[in-house]
Amino acid sequence: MLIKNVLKDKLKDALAPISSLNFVWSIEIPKQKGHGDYATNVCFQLARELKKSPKLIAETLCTDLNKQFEEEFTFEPINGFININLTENFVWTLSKNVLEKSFPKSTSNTLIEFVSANPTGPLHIGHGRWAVVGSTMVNIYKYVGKNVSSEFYINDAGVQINNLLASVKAAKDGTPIPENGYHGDYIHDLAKTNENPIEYHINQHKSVLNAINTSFDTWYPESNLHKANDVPKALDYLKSNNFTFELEKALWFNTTKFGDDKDRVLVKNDGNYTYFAVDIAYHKNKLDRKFTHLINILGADHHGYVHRMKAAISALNENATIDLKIGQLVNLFRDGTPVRMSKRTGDIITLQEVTDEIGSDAVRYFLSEKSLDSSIDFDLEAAKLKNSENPVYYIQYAHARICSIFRKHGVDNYKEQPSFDSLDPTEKAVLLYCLQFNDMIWELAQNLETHRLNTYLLTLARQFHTFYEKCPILKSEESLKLKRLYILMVVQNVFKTSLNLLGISAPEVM
RNA sequence: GCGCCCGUAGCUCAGUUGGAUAGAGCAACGGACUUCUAAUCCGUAGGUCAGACGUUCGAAUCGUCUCGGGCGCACCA
Repeated sequence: MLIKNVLKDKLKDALAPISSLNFVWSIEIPKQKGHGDYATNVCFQLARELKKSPKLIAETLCTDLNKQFEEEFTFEPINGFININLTENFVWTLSKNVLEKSFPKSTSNTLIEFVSANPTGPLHIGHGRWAVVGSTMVNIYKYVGKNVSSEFYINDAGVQINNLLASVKAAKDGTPIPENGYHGDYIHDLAKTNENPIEYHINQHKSVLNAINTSFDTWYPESNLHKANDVPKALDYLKSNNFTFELEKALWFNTTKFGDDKDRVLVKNDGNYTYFAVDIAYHKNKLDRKFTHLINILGADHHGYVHRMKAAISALNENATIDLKIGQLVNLFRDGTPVRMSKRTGDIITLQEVTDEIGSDAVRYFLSEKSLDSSIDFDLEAAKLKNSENPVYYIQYAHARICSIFRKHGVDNYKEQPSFDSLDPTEKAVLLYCLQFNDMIWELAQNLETHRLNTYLLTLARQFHTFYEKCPILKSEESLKLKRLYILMVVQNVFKTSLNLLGISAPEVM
């Protein structure tokens, strides 16, 4: 159920006699209490068309609308805005369909690529951010019924791999590790075994990602591209479509045609491919696998890559789209002092260690709560607190409280919705907030700002706790009790669903 | 020097794509427990939205500039 769409459709029909509404207008949730459950700015836009003041239009419209929708809404004109309140009765009726999926159908086929760390060392907290955000995006896409697949690209070829192998070999031979090699303790651990260092790291990655509820539909190795000769094929494609030129014995891609600030080299004058050339082949491979919408999640240290990659996709297939989501970096702290995260020196706290220390739920919550545009200062001690300073517990406690009531109640006689009686303001508020869940998810599926799911959960928890304090459930007389148990069930379902999308557990006892 | 991101309450951050008197959490202060789990609730206080100018019915949000912080500017990967 998408409430905003329901509302917008009803208003469109009601306004059809006076305007075709052929302009941008919106239904929004006012931030100010007392401005209604919803509000619309349609009168400001109508003012131009009708050549009357927004205020006058709003007043006239509200008189009509109030007659027409008496059962469902009340409309109140204030200074050109129309404030819309849902009647208690209508909220009650709608709350039968809170999680009903009426999302518009989508024909795109999306591939979300994230993490894609080199198999040359352990994952750290920064990789964790992309894992959490990426897997949440995948969950949201699935929830709204989009075709989506997740992928981890394994750079198992190239210079860094050679550095890794050389470092392990040096450690085995007891010779000094090369200057540009890897110096972490794990190199020496690997030297004591016969394990393939690449396989070892891939397995480590899978294991820790699994521990924070992140899995991938495919793990795509770079070496596959080389085996299939995909790089020369991709370059031939670009050449034959006149996107390339030769200069000083190198092959260039004319990316400035697509808005890049300079052209980029594909084949160096020593004959080797650049990383960019291989990446183009990889993305051509994605498109050849019939994906029409690509999403890549990258760290801010790769943002310079955006223009050339968009150029590549435009050149490869003008019908495909790519969203490059750039996330700011994560700074790790312990009790306010910074913890360094350099792979090269080996002075590193791994994602595995962080997860062991604070648990998957806290990792996922704190890595997803902020906009990708903001960097995260992640404090290990703060994330471990088991008190009111920790929003994870605030949210989970709400769910556990609900479960406790159902346990005490014992019988399963509340699942049919009782007929409407009346709603206490806190009852209406919590149900209305549940009704807004699918609206929010649908918006997230458009803009991929998944941190809003965390904000939603926090507010839902607050709404629930307020309702819980104000409205006794098991102590109430039978019909009131059944009504409130029904409300509780609706709220619980929204908690379960949203925690599940975030990959955070919904504990029944705390 | 050029590009991207950020600057909002003491702290950490939201702000529904341009809406109304700027919102939460934490911290502070004052209240509510022989409880349906107090890991909670209710109330109070806290702001020149970094700054300036502009765009319009209307700006934290859009544009230009300034200041401050992060990241990046390879025939590296």
